[in-house]
Amino acid sequence: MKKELTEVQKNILDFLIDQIKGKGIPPTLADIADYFGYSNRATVQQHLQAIEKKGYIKKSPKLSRGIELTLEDKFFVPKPILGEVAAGNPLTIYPDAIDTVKLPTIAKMPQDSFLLRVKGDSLKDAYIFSGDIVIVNPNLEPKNGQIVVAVLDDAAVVKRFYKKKNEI
Amino acid sequence: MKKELTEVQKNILDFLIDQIKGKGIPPTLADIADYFGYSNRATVQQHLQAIEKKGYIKKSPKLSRGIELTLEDKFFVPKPILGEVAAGNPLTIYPDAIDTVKLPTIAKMPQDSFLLRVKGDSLKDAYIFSGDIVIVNPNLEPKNGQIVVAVLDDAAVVKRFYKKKNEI
DNA sequence: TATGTTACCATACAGATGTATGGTATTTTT
DNA sequence: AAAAATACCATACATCTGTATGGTAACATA
Repeated sequence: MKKELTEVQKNILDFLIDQIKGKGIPPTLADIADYFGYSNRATVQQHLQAIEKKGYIKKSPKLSRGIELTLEDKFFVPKPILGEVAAGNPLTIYPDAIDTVKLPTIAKMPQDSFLLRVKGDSLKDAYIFSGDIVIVNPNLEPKNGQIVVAVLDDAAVVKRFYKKKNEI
Repeated sequence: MKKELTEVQKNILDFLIDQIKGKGIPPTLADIADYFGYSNRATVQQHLQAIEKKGYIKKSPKLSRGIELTLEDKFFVPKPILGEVAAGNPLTIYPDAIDTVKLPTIAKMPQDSFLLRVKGDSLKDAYIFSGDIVIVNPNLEPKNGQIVVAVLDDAAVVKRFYKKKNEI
């Protein structure tokens, strides 16, 4: 039923996921065309039709931004891990991604947020263990000096998903 | 600076919050007009202008669904608590709300989700204590027999926000 | 009484948006 | 070699969407 996506189609789908999960609101055809440098919305339209045909999205006809992901809870998006935190200590950000996780799309990633891997057990009281992947959103409530982190135990085995505000 | 909202304006703002937080995507003027039975989008437009003037929302001109809440992290929405759970045991749902919490708008409430108060300490290993408020989403991953809950310690004092999938 | 606010309506319009149709070029498959 | 799929383009169009303008009615305030 579901065929493989082509490279271009996959890029568009990634953009869709990025926008919907990150920004919260699906893009218009013009948005997508702009992003990929298409001079024409019809091109995007045809790609969306192809992607829909392959079962990855669903479109509500005639509705602006009427794109839905049909992948909820079935799909894992690879995301780069940008650095490591020795929990409690200052964090180290590497210029390049050091690793990659398949992140379930359930985990809404606000834009500008990034992933870090936790080192050390100094936060285990807060249920954050060494090796856990942490989602950090630098935008949320920076005034209060708080960081919002979400801890995701590896993959589908453990299936736990914490979201937590933490004092520095 | 910020004046009080009128009854109608407050209803519209509630609808906006409901859509944006619950459905994830802001409504169009037509959507709002439909919902409130207005035969005209201009009416909605004027209300939105009034609401914006009073500082509760921000609109991106000319953009479809370009409504943003300016209340993020500053605003607490009162939500009814529908029942209680003796953690681990079958839950009791009351016909009427038994209480109300001021819920920070950060806590995204998927549509159809509801609030329960936890009784008993049988889940304290999972960091859920008696008196905590739990957000239950009956739609998410029902196939796996899982419930997604988010634990919110009371109000602004503790400022912790867990979001967690739990096996029944 | 005059003025302002609130809450609707109707009409009109420019630009955004999704869609349809047809065309060209390249690559892949049969 | 022929057919199909892919990846773009251009043009056209109906509807959606936000916006502007003006009007009516109720009500409170000055």
